[in-house]
Amino acid sequence: MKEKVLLGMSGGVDSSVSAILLKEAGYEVIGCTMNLLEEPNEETIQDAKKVCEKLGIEHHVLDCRKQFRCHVIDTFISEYERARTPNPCVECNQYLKFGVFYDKAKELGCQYIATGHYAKKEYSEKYKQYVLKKSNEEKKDQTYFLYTIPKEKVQAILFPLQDNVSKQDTRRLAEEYGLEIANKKDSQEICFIKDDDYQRFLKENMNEKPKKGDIVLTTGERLGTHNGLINYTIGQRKGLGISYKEPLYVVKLDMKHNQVIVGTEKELYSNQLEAININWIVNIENTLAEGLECLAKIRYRAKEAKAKVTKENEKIKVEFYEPQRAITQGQSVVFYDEDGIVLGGGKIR
RNA sequence: UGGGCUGUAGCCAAGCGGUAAGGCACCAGACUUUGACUCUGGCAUGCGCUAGUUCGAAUCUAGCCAGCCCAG
Repeated sequence: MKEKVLLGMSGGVDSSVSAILLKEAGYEVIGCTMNLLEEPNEETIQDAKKVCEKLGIEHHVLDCRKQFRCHVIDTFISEYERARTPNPCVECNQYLKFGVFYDKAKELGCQYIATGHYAKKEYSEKYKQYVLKKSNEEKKDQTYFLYTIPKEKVQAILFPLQDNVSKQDTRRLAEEYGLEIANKKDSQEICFIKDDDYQRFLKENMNEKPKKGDIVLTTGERLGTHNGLINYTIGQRKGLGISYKEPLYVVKLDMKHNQVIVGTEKELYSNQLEAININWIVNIENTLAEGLECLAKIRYRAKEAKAKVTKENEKIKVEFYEPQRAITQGQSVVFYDEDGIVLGGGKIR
């Protein structure tokens, strides 16, 4: 009896090649495309369907619009309303891909779910459990978005691309199999904002209209006017419309005074942060009392840095050995060990 | 009204007789499953205006205009 896998298929190269690899590995593969948007993207569904036909596997469409709206889009908006900078992909993985989708797999009697993420799942002798680990393809590694996966689900996840060397190899494989989507562009930007203009999206969907306010230097000097705090994030340089003898970056968003505080690059650095909504994938919570030494990553595509993590009630405190640039509320901090195993992570406050 | 100082791109600013540095902002592209950062490229036929000296002026001279400061 073949083992059954439910594979999330976006119609892109990565998930399509994943289907091939799973099938070759001897699994019974069921392709499933999640319909997340109110105005469904027919093209992605059709692309996925075509790939499945070609490979002779079943294909389902799973309607997730409601859950996506409530867990991803609404959260995205409300976080911005609180002057934080959310990362919708983190929520989407937590609630949709490893929530709704996982449940669907169980319902269909699948032992595994699979996605086209660049990440590894393996059994760790060190921790005596299944763990998530950084992809060999460091530049494409997506574990930063995956730290919210509940530890008991890790065992049931397959990342078919995990032994592939590179994105290039993935594309080459797609070509070898004659998949039309072999050269489809990588997805990027926020999937539910079709014109990529998140500021417009927020203006149209927020309860309150963004209010103009002052752009103020850390010294107190007023430099200009901003168009509403939602348009800014910590570390931002472009689009401030203010001139100064050196580059200025957003250092702080002050909701109370409705001010954007700007400062020089030096002022962006800080060596500690607090995080909430923690998820530990590896059982190391007992070591937190005396402080956990690990590597912490404060944003996607930032390099991880040595840090010490301690627990304070429901929060955790992270102290870095080297100051980090532009630590931003709403983004995630993800912890790794020296082997690239994901220990856990949380939301920066 | 006298005296002094200053006027170079949207902003800051170098240059001080040899044919307009640089930074900020802005624009375009690259990178990117978030927002950012970063990188690459673009951006003054002209230096407050007008005359003059000179082979040659943003640079020297004169007048004018504007702004700032000090005195009344």
